[in-house]
This record gives sequence, C-alpha cells and structure tokens, in this order.
Amino acid sequence: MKTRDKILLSSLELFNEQGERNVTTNHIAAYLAISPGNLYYHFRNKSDIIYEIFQEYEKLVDFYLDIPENRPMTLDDMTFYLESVFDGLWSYRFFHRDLEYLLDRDQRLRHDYREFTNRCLASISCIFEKLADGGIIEPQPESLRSAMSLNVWMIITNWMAYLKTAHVATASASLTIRELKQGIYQVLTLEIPYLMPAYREQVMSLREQYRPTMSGHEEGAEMKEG
Amino acid sequence: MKTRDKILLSSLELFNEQGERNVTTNHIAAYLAISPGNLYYHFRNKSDIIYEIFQEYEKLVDFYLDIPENRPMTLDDMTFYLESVFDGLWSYRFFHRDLEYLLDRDQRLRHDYREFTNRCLASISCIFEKLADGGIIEPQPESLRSAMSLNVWMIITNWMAYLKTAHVATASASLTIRELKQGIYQVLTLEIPYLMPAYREQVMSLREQYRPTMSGHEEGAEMKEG
DNA sequence: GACTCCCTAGAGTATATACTCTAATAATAC
DNA sequence: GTATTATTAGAGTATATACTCTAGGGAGTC
Repeated sequence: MKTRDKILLSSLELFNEQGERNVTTNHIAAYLAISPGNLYYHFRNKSDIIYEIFQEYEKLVDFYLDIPENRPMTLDDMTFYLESVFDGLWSYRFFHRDLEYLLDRDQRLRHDYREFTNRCLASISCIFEKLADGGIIEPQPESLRSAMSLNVWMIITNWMAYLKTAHVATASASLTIRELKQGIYQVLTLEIPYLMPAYREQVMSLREQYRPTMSGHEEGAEMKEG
Repeated sequence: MKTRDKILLSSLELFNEQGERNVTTNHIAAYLAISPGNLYYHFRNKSDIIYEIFQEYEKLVDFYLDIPENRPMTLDDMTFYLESVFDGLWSYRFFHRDLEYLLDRDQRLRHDYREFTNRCLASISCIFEKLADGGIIEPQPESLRSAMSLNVWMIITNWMAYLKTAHVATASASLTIRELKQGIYQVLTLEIPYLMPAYREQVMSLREQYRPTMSGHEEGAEMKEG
C-alpha cells in the first residue's frame, strides 16, 4: 500500500480511537514509523488529511443514502438504511466528535459539511415519504416531515456523544458498534406514533432488537445479532 | 468584585464566545489584566475553573427543573420549563461544545455530569407524566416515556451544535439566544402526535412561535418575541 | 554512468500552552 | 508598629505541536 494511503488509514484509525484533538501529525508519523517530513511530503497539513477523510465519509454515506427506486419502501429497506448509516457513523466516528472545531478551522470542510447535512436531511425526508407510500407510516405534511427528519438526524449524529458522555462511567470504556446501533432504538422511537396498525407489531419488534441494555457502564451485554 | 469571581465570570464569557479549546489561562489573565501567577493563585489549574463553572450550571438547571408541585401541569408550566432550560443552555453554552474532551480530562466532571444527565432525564420524564395528568398529552407507558425523554434531551443539548455546524454558513456568524430557542420548535415536534385534541391547537401555535426562519445563514430574521 | 523523479529521513524551528517560582505589596490581627 | 496572612506581578520553564528544510536514496531511462 502506498504511503499516502497508509497515512489516511492510520490517521482515521487513530482519530477514531483517541479523538482528533489528541492525535498530532507527529503521532501519526510515529505510528507508521515514518518521518514527519515524509508525512508532510504527502499532505500539506493536518487539515488536508482530515478533509480527505471527510470526503471518503461523505462518499460512503451518499452511496448508502442513494434512494433511486421508484417502488415504495419496505421494512427491510428501512432497516438497511438505518444499519448502513450507523455503520458509516462508526467508521468515521471521530468526525462528529470534534465537528465544531474542525469546521472552524477549515472553510472547505464547513461548506461541504453543510451541504452534506442538507443532502442527508433530504434523504431522510424522502425515506419518510416512501415509508408512507409503502403503507408503513401515515403520510405527513411536508413541514412536519422536515422537522421530524431534522430530529432523526440529530439523534443519529449525536447518539455516540451521548453514549460517551452520559452513559459510560469511565473515559477508557470503549464503545462497540453494537452499542452505537442502540441509537436505532431511539430513532424508531420517533416513528412509533406514526406507524400504521398493519406494521406496528413488526416495527416494534424490530426496535426491540436494538433496545439499550441496562449496563452501559462497564461490560457490554449481549444483544441479538442483526 | 473579588478576583476569584472575576476569573470565573470572564472565563465563562470567553469560553462561550470562543470555545474552551481556544481560550488559554494566559488569555483569561490577559483579558482581566492580571498576571498568570495571580490566576493560578486562585485556581490550581484550568480544569478547576471549568469544574466550578459546571457546578454553577448544574445548580441553575437543577433549580429550573425542580418540579415540586403536586398539581397537574399547565401549558404555561411547560413553556416555562422549555424557556428556562434553553436559557441555561445559552448561559453555559461552551460546555456542551467540548463536552467529550472536558469529561476525558476530569473524572470529577465526568461523574457529576453523568448524574446531572440522569437527573435531567428523570425531570423530563416527570414533566411528560404531569402533562398527561393535565390532559395535555396522552398518558404513555414508562418505557416509551423514558425513550422519548432521552430523545428530548438529545435535541435540547445538541441543537446548538446543529446550528453552529450545519445551519450557519460562516464560523464568525454568531448565534443569538433567539436562534437557540428555535430548538423548542424541534422539541415540540416530538410531542405533536401525543397531543390531546383539546390542546392541539394551542400547542401548535405555541410551537409556531419558535419556528426556525429560512435565513439561518447570515442575518437573523425577526421572530415574534416571547 | 548520469539524469530525473518520486519518495524518505531526521534534525530543527517558531509558536503556544499550562503552569511555577520568587519577590513584593496590600490587608488584617495583635 | 510588627507579625502574619492574603494577594499580586511578572519573568521563566518544560513540554508539545504543526510544520520546514536539507540532504539523500532508489528506480527507471537513455
């Protein structure tokens, strides 16, 4: 693998594990056993590394949230979207942690992230629309749908922060993707009142599979595999 | 005013305006036109300043969210709670911005914040219960209520982050408390499907007063005063 | 072999940051 | 007044961080 790609990969790994704020370019170089000069040969600065990682993230989520189909949506579709988005969130989880600081430092990133958010919101809204087409939830007026989409987006992007700040007792307690996906439980909570009777049971039991366990403290308890 | 109190006050002010990450102890001392040595005479380190500010924040919110009354809840009560919580959020808005980092650096803070969150969640849940008692929303089973409370909490604590990252176009565009309170619109969105018919109209028009304006970009557009 | 291009090492630097130390001054107690 | 304590100034320090600069190696081409 090319050094440039190794830098991107290791940076992402270290950022995810320790937070962007705690990972310096010297750390990255040391981790890869290359010189700082080498790292700076491939990237002009730290922001460029972050920006490029963001572009991968963006591409991934855009790919997941592409909703080309003209058919109404099934429950499986919805599950796929939820799972995929949380997978993406997991892979690039450092990003939402220091988001505000990162955007303050890089105008390109601010601009792109803003558009990214808007695309995601549009996709979520579209998913709601097609869920209604599929007879899974009640149809909603546009204004309600967009407010709800925004709530969904906030739950999705901040569930990790909630887990890391309020749920786990120690800083070192590392999270698992399974715990992260308990966020799906919270998202489905938003849908409950809009469920059509025919699908109510099914969605409720889907939701149950993601129910947070009582022990968010030290050990992660088991949960049914998806 | 005592130097010690001036330090706390100015720190809060600078943190809110520039973010904790961008404000050093030297900055604080310079801002107050005192020496670093003086600052460190009053506080052992930066963490201690932050911790003390947090305790004020905690006290304030606990005060607001004290729900002693045995009577059912009115719409005015609910409005008061929402307004108060967002006022508190505004006054200490730096805190939720760098939360994860702050908690990683200070175990006391992590511990206290976790309990603080739990108290807030309990209060929110209690508010829902009493709203049901007051005939404003439908009664809900405990499990749904706690999941909903968590969603409400996440919307409240992360609305500011959403505004600063996805809504405004430039880093310098400073937010106003009025924009922050558009978060109330999002919170009330969660309640909509549970509203009892008798109160539906009233709550919807209350919500309308907090509706986000389309121009979150540069200039803040006007909104009806509360 | 010489030239070129891509890549790499590694020492070095300017700046920042949290914090310390000493000495001096103001306030209070007796 | 003198002793004591509380407060302040301000220079200084150890460490870190993002980044630079120069020199050179290795591989391919002629």
